[in-house]
Amino acid sequence: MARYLRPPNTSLFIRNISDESRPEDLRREFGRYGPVVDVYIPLDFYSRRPRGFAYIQFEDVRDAEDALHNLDRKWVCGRQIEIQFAQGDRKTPNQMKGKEGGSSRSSSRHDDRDYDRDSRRRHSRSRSYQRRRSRSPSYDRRPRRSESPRDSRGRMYGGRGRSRSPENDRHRPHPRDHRRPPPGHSPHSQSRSPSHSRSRPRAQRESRGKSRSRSKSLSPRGGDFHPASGGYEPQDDASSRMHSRSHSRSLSLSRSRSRSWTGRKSGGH
DNA sequence: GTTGTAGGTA
Repeated sequence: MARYLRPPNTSLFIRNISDESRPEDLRREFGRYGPVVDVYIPLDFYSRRPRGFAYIQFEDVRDAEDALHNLDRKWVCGRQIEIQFAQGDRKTPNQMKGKEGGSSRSSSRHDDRDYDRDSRRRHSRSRSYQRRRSRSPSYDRRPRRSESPRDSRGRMYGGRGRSRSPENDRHRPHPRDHRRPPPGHSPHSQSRSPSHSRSRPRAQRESRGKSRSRSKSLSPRGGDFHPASGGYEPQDDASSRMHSRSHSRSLSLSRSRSRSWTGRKSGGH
């Protein structure tokens, strides 16, 4: 087949590069092992931010090999880079356009190439960056039951790794056993944890100063009316009422903001 | 939009 005619892969795939890394930096580093044809650091198409990896194409595959063996796991720009041989060809714009359908990161990329799945699956999340930090001894006492393997649902790269059939969907946990209500379940999407929202008269009072400040900030007209200005102290009842109003206003404002979210960086120029 | 990634929207 024509496979033999295909030149060896002279491109290296470098990942975990620092955001500060610039193509010239990489070129300087990798160029020591041979002439570098091209250095490319993919950016997020929307945010234009570096995605943390780069491609470096050498003129000679031997140089690429040399660079790989010499620079792999080396610290560049404060990050330990990992180098692999690039697989496949660079993505064509045609394929890139397909990403418009989804978010920049959540977009699923289904490549027809086998290497994609295979290779990436191998890497998986085996990385031990999930170091267990003692957050609380109490948590450690949780009853450990046999972990079901399927419970460890790993988010696929494409974001859609779950191909569960409707039957499986019916096999949901007992509805009455809603031990953990999902966030946002409550119509009032309060960002504060509910436990703290519990009546805390003391803290509430103390935080009144802050609350006032916030209320002032949230006040649409910006009028600063001091409740204690006229020697009129809000009683618990009034405080509660005010709090309620504030809460309501906060919600309203929140919604308003949500709606009128600019969402655009509005380039300064 | 603040994550850790297989690519330039020729």
